Amino acid sequence: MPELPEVETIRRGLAPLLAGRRFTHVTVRHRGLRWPIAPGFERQLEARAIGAIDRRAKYLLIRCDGGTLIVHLGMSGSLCVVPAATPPGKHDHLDLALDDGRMLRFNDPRRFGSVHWVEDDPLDHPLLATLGPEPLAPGFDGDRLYAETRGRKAAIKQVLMDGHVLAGIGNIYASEALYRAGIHPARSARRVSRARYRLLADAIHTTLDLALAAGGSTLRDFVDATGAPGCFQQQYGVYGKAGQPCERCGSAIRQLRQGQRSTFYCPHCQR
DNA sequence: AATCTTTCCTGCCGGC
DNA sequence: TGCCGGCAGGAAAGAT
Repeated sequence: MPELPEVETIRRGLAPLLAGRRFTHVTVRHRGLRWPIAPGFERQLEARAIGAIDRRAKYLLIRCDGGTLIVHLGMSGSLCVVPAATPPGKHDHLDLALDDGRMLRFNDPRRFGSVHWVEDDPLDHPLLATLGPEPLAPGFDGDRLYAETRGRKAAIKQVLMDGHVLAGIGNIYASEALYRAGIHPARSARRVSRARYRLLADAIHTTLDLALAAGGSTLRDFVDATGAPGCFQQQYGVYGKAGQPCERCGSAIRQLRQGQRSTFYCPHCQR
C-alpha cells in the first residue's frame, strides 16, 4: 500500500488528531511484526506527551517527550484514530490509547510493518541513518542523483527504488517517474546522462506532488487517517496498464519483471 | 496458483 | 590476501 505520498498523507492526517495528546495505555496483541515489538515497549510509551509528527522516507516519526515512536507500514499496514471502545479486528496488532477517549490503532495483515521506540535521535537509528536524500527536500536534484548513481550498473528502476540512493520511491512511483522522464526502466543507471537525470529529478518531483495533491493512491483499500481514500491511481500513466495505449503516443504499454517486481513502461516514449 | 504495495539479509562476485 | 561495494535472489505472511 504505502509509498512516500501515502505515508505523507497519513502523517498530515494524523498530526492534528495527535497534537497536544498523551498516550495513556498501550495494548499489544501481536508482537511478531517485521521486527518483534521489544519487551517493555508498552511501559515505555505510557504517559508520554506527543509532539511533532515527522516523516523520513516511509517511516513515520511520532515524537514524544523523551523519545520517538518510529512506525513503518510495510506492505499492508495502516494507522487510524478511533474511539477507545472500538472492538479489535483481526489484524489490529497495537492500540495506543490517548487521553481524549480515542486511540491510535495499528493494523497490518501481512506484518511487514514495524514499530520501534527510541530515546536517541531517531535519524541515528540503524534503519534510518543510511537512507538517501528526501526527494521533496531542498538539496535533491538531478546532479545529486547523477552523483549517487556513478558506478551503478543495475537498471535505473532498481537503483531508483534503492532507499540508500533516494528515499521513499517504491515500485509504483518508480515506474511513473521514469515514464514521465522518458527513460527506459531497464537502462543501466550509469548510462543515463546528467541532463536526463535532471529531467528525472523533475519528473520525480512532479509525480510525487501530483500524488500528494490527490491524497495518495488507493491500492487495495488504502485510506488516510480519517478514512478517506486517495485517488491518485486514477492518474497513473503506466502502472497496471499493460496493453492499454500510452496517452502520449498510443503505443501499447508493456510490462516486465525486474527483481521479482512488475515494471510498466511505454516502449516508444521511454529509451 | 500467482500476484501484490516493502526492504533487510545472504551469498556471490569483481575491483582495489 | 583482505576488504568493501554492488547485485540478484530469498525471506517475512495474508488477501485476492
